[in-house]
Amino acid sequence: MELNKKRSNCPLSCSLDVFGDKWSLLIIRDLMFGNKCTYNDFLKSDEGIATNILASRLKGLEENGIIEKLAHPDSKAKKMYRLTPKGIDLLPVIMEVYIWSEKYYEMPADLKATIQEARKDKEKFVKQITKELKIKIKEKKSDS
Amino acid sequence: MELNKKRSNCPLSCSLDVFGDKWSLLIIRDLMFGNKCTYNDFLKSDEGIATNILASRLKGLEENGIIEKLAHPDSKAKKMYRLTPKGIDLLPVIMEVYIWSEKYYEMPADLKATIQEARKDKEKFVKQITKELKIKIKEKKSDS
DNA sequence: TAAATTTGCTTGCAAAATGCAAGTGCAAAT
DNA sequence: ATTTGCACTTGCATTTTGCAAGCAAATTTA
Repeated sequence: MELNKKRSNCPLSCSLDVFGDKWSLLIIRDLMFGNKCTYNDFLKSDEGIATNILASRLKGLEENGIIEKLAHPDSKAKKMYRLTPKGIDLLPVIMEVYIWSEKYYEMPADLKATIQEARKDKEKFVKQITKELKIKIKEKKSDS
Repeated sequence: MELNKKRSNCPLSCSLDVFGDKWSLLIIRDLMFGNKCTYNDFLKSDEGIATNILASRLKGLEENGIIEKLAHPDSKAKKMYRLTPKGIDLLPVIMEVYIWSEKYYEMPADLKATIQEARKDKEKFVKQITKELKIKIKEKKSDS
């Protein structure tokens, strides 16, 4: 995992250097919609990420300011991962991927309905989820 | 490059199986905004993709219906690659990545201005570019 | 309190993907 | 007729991935 490998000055290319792989956005998805926040939570996701890859991706996302690693309020044995505002701001990107896939791929009916609902008023959806994710940040801050 | 490797039924995961790598979206970017359409065009992009990787990505994108490979109108020696409607529909995804990166990374002033302009009325921007890309399809169809 | 389990990793190794340089075959230009 | 351009393919070294196992600290169970 090289850090300073900037392939070009194109912001799309730079963004892909951060999350352009098969796993990073899935971790972010789990943090956004999956109510997951620990290493083991991510491991349990359907895609079956390998332990070493998960560790390296979490490290990379943290180094790039997308997520942060915190003490878990429930136990010293646990760590808690959380999206930063920068990570939360990736919501529109992920939403558009979902909207695209809803057009071209099959998926469970309930998810399809959710996406179609979100598509009707994207801004509202983004604001709603963003609000919920930022509340999570505040909750944990006042807990500690 | 395995084709039928579907890691899960999550549409985000399936989408990443198609374009979740460091190069595919850059090729799509070149087709959308770079006025590029040949193998050599893509090779010349700043990021410096390797020839074999480019070939494998073009193949993958074609197999997944994102791009199509056509005879070039100018010469038999050339091939022309073009976005399909499915590929054109990735514009909102790429646009949101640009918008995200505009918030967090530095970039040339003119590009920054373009992104800020697009962000003011996303729908308008998407419709405008989509229209231009679809006109390209019709142009070439009537040429042949 | 000792043993087993959970948690979040790291390590070793084989397999796959990537990057680089060189080579190939066809078309077009000189 | 020869050189150049285009779109690749091939070979090989390096890097990344995937899988299984191991490990230390914290927690739970007996």
